[in-house]
Amino acid sequence: MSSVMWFRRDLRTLDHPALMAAIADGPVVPVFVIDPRLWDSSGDVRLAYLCASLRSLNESFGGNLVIRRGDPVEVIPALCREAGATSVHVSADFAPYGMQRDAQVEAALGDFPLVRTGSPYAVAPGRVTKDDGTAYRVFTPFYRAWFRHGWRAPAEAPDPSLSWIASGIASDPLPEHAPPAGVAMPVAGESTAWDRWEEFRANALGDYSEARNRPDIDGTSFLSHHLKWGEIHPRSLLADLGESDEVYRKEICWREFYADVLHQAPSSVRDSLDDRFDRMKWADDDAAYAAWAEGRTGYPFVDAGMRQLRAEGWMHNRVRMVVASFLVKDLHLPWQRGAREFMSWLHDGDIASNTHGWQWTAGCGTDASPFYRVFNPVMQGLKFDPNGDYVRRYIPELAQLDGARAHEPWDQPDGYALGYPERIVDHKAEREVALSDYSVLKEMKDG
DNA sequence: TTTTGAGTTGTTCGA
DNA sequence: GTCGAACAACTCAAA
Repeated sequence: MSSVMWFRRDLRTLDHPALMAAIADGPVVPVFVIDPRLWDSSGDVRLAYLCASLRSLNESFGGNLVIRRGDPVEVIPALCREAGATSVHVSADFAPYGMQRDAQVEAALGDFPLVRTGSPYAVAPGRVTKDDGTAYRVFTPFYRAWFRHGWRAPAEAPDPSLSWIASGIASDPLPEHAPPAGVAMPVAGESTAWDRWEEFRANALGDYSEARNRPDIDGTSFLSHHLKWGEIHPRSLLADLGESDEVYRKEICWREFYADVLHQAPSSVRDSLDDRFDRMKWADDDAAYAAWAEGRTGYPFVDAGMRQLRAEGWMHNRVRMVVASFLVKDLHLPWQRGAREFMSWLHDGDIASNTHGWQWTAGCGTDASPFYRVFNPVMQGLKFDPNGDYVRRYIPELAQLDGARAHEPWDQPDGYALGYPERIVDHKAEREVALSDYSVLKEMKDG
């Protein structure tokens, strides 16, 4: 008798309730399924990271991680029969595709149970509701209710001996996927995640509330990719936080809030929560889009962000908001195009956080920002990158502009000496256009 | 049911 | 340069 532990977004061994449940069912066959429907639509950066994480997980299992390529609906039942397993264990998936896939696999398994234990969240989506049972749409009350609800203590660690791992099950080779040329990838894996967390707690957590907004310094936790792939669980982080770490706890809660929002409105992965936005007339300018995506809008803070995305597969959160605002409110392109661009480049690309981060910026999501809140890309740069270090790090054409001068090349006599592009739009004018576009929304009825 | 207070992340303008 | 008000009205949550 043995059990199958099907890993998806939980590539770790510690604080893993589903793994503990699998171990309780007998020798564990750890498996990762390369599902072409997810795999073939993921960006190269995310796949490269995933492959590295799988290598790390395989080492944790003494080389016994089983890899299978194919539709999980066929692969998982077949593996059960082959290994003589009596149950399949997973961490519950609450994203639209994952829920549908799991329901189909469950049906295909017939009498073998698909056991869901835990999830990628401290509080599973759907568990925090208002008194009338409906879902929250505003963050702050969600946060209060989420905190009141609380979460379990971290799960105990499995016995360090490897005797609970089934071996000798045939496996496809570990997948390999090279990142795009020149992309600097972070080191994947569970132990790296814990090292990073300890370093952040020791050195940066105390300054987090201020430093997190500064892309020119390392003020964030850099845990997003580890959380995305479940190399560390948010519950593990929460257990280490104290009273004074409210701001960081709220950031963890934002991730849970957006998972909850997507869970209760799966179509919002595509459609604006406020559907008036999808009935608005949006621009369709491929040249402007390309300039944005390739980091040559002529606005240094925006371009630095987009170039960081392509250089590192990651972008600082403050800058994500600024480039998103620029796409939607200065270029008048629909948020869905930007969300897709992000997902194709981010190594931490998470469908819920990405989708609803974009919807928030566009003003069509939860907690919609007032329509008149339009980020000024120059002012944001001056405020959060006061010495220009961030923009110069990613834009060599601005190397000759010292200090904050790098944010306003148009005001410098030598601003374009190294070939930096001129601004493709006038922010002040486009802001007015956005405000006028948005005022049209008021005339539209919900539908 | 009605009422009341509040809502991540901003910018501009005029004093 | 700094500061407060204005920028719309609406929806949400809870009393």
